[in-house]
Amino acid sequence: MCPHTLVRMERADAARNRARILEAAAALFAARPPHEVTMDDIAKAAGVGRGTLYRRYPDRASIAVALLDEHERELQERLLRGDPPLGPGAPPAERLAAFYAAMVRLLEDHAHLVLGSEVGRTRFETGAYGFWRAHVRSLLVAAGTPSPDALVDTLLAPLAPEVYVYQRSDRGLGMDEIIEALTRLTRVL
Amino acid sequence: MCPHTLVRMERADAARNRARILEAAAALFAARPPHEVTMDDIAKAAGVGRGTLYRRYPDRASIAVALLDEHERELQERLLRGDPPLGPGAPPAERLAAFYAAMVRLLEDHAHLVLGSEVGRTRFETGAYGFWRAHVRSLLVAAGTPSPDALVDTLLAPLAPEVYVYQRSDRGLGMDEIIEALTRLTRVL
DNA sequence: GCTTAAATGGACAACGTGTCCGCTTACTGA
DNA sequence: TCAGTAAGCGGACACGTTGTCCATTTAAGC
Repeated sequence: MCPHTLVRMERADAARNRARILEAAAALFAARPPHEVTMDDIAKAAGVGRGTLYRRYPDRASIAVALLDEHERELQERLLRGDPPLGPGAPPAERLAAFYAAMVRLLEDHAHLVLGSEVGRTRFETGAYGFWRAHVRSLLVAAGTPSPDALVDTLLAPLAPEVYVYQRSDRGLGMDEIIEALTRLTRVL
Repeated sequence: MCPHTLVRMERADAARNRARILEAAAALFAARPPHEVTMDDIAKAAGVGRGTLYRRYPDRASIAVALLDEHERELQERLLRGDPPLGPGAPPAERLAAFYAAMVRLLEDHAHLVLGSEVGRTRFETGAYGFWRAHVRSLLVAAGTPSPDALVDTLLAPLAPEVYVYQRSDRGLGMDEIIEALTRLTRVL
């Protein structure tokens, strides 16, 4: 682009390789559990060397985060500026229910990504978690719920990918049943 | 014990080594994050060989589970036969609140164990999770809550060790605040 | 005591990780 | 158009962990 940009531009080959890595990783993660995919597998599939891979992504988790990023951004945008009940305008309880439903749809498509990639507490360190947290917290405050700080994480906990996958696969529950149960949680407001 | 027991008794040295392993593992897990403790560390600290360790415990997770087992059993006993509101007799909502409070106390002491030991979905495969699930489900049924199957896991999700540690450490919340937030969840019944 | 089968423990091979450094390639300014 | 330069590349390497295997030891039964 503009050669006079103050921030040094990313070199063309670097950009190409990043795209290749992300594409290859997405294919591999879709095919088998992320923790069974080695960094070497990804490098091989992307047609880049080991060092190139490590330069950008120090571990599997950071690759998974990068893959999730775009999908999460879209939902974040709708929460901020979309139509009610997801966006501003509807009563807090309805917005929370809409948020739950939207998150379930996100999980249905991408839970396998974040799952197993050395999750654990990693999930909370994602920028995305902070966003969901701030959003739900603002709904709690708007609803006048007392001491929202502890309740936020409590309400966000059922959206953990492990929980969702357990409900779907091991328990054989459908998306609708899960959404219904989550919607019931909005009574705490 | 009785030499005529049909089920072959565990040999004396085997029992001694199991005790050693559990004791050593508890000390190591208390000192640093479980995922930084190698199987070799445990074997060394317990004064047994690598093979001996693997014979009984195929991985770190199974050791952590064994360590948790006794503490969980005690709570399970109190849920089944203890005094109200934890045990039978009190209304479902109060029993659920009491269960939450008891679990928080358990987490406060032992969350570090299950945390990081290759958790993820492992948690659900524990026999203990099945027990908590059955207990809460029975409370939901007793309260006449419709379609309890999806709601159970939703209500159990905030008790995930990762969530608790995040609230305590990263968010700086106290046990009381967390218990209060969980108690609020009993409104969904 | 003697037999037998379980239990032990360390050596071993295979694997994944992360780093390092010589080589290559894309930008830049003349 | 063409060097000069710095960023980017990639494979070889060393390290640490894992899980298995089997010769040896040791407890229990007769």
